[in-house]
Amino acid sequence: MNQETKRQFKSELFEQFARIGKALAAPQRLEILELLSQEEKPVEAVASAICIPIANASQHLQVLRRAQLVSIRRQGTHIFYRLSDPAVFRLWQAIRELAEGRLSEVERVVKTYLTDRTELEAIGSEELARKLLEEDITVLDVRPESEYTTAHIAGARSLPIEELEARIGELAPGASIVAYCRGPYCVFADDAVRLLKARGFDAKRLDVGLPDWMALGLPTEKKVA
Amino acid sequence: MNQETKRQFKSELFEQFARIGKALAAPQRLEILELLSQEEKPVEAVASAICIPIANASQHLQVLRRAQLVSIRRQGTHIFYRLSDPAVFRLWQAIRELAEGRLSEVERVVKTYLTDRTELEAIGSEELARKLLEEDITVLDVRPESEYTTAHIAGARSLPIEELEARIGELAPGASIVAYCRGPYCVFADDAVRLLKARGFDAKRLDVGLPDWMALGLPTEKKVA
DNA sequence: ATATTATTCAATGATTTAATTGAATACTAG
DNA sequence: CTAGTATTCAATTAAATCATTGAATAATAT
Repeated sequence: MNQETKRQFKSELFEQFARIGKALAAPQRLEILELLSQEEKPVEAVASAICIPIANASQHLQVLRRAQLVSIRRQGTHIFYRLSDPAVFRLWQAIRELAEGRLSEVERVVKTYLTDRTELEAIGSEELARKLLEEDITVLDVRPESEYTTAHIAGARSLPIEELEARIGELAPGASIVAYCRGPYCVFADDAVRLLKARGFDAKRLDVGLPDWMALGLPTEKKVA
Repeated sequence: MNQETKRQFKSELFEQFARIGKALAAPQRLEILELLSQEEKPVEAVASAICIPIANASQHLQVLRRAQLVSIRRQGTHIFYRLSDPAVFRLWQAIRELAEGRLSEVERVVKTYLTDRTELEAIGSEELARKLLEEDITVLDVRPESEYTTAHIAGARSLPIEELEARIGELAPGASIVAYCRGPYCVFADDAVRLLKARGFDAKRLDVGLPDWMALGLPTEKKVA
């Protein structure tokens, strides 16, 4: 192969690789990947979750689809979008962790908005998995119920953050609770822990979300516990 | 935190994450990451390797640097760029493998240009690592010598592809040879295997490059063997 | 069939990004 | 200090991407 052909090969090849890169180049699309890591969602749900017009969400989803990062399933008049491969979550996770580790602005933003996070005790996945075998811990999935139904930490119970205050009486007084949600930057678990501590529970948050837990191969369930 | 603040938080946060995504959105920049996975290089070397003007390479490198994917080291009048973290290689690897698995165009491009690759027998990293313990295999690093000096498979010898034909006599006749280069889409090893087989050697190519070998934690050396 | 709902399409203007060119800067060697 | 080399900067133009709007399509329910 001569130099010119070799260059043409590399150009065409890396242009393909860049299709994935381009799909990752908009904040909204990364947010969509994070959301779809929980469960498949129709366009309207995606749009409302990240606060953009529906037509806009549709277009971002199509960009992701052309890069084969998401796939669709039609059901009646709805079109459900889902990550097309677990590797897509891991790719998003790799970006998130690299940004976390190297972009000081991430830390700054987190500190600005999540001022009291340091007061909320966190626990790691491996540690929780270990403790679950020995101690009596209530694991609380505070995401919307449909996400819990799709997959949740084995043994966890569903108590969506919106209903927590109303249903807090369902929890055994003095219970040891670990709350988790969508990911390390999701505030559902933070809110839950704050409320639970105020009501006298021993509450911590899991420092990552369900997709991270799954990616570690830790035990999950698919149906209601 | 109210809805509006929460949205602002997420917007600022994902805007930061997207800095990484944007840096990955150009084919030239991915090619630069692949190149810098081998060793640090000055701007001019990057430019000539991927066939773009120096000013252009400089700008792409600065985009990568703003996203903290690469770092610099000044030495005399040269500025050496390097990956700022091994996680950057793994991120690039994740993109490459996802594209490989999901974008049929990648396969099409490879088939178009690397027509005879199927005839060239390949061997996986783990398999090679295992065989090295038992059999007498000559591992040939056919990348430029400076890349070999930076890091190479433990026990490998350097024989840059440009010098292979002239120095082929240095190899023991009938030797069992495995050649490797920069990555699965680098053609140095393909060229080497083709030449070696034509000269009667039992030659195969390693199906990945040195960075992949290193990422698996397989044994490497840093100095000349 | 018709109305309804969910989604996509197409066209527009605004913004961002990319390549190119030549000048400016920074370091080194003499 | 001067010349030479490596790199960056600044300005320009071209190209790609983005958000917005309203119309078009597709499936369903009546």
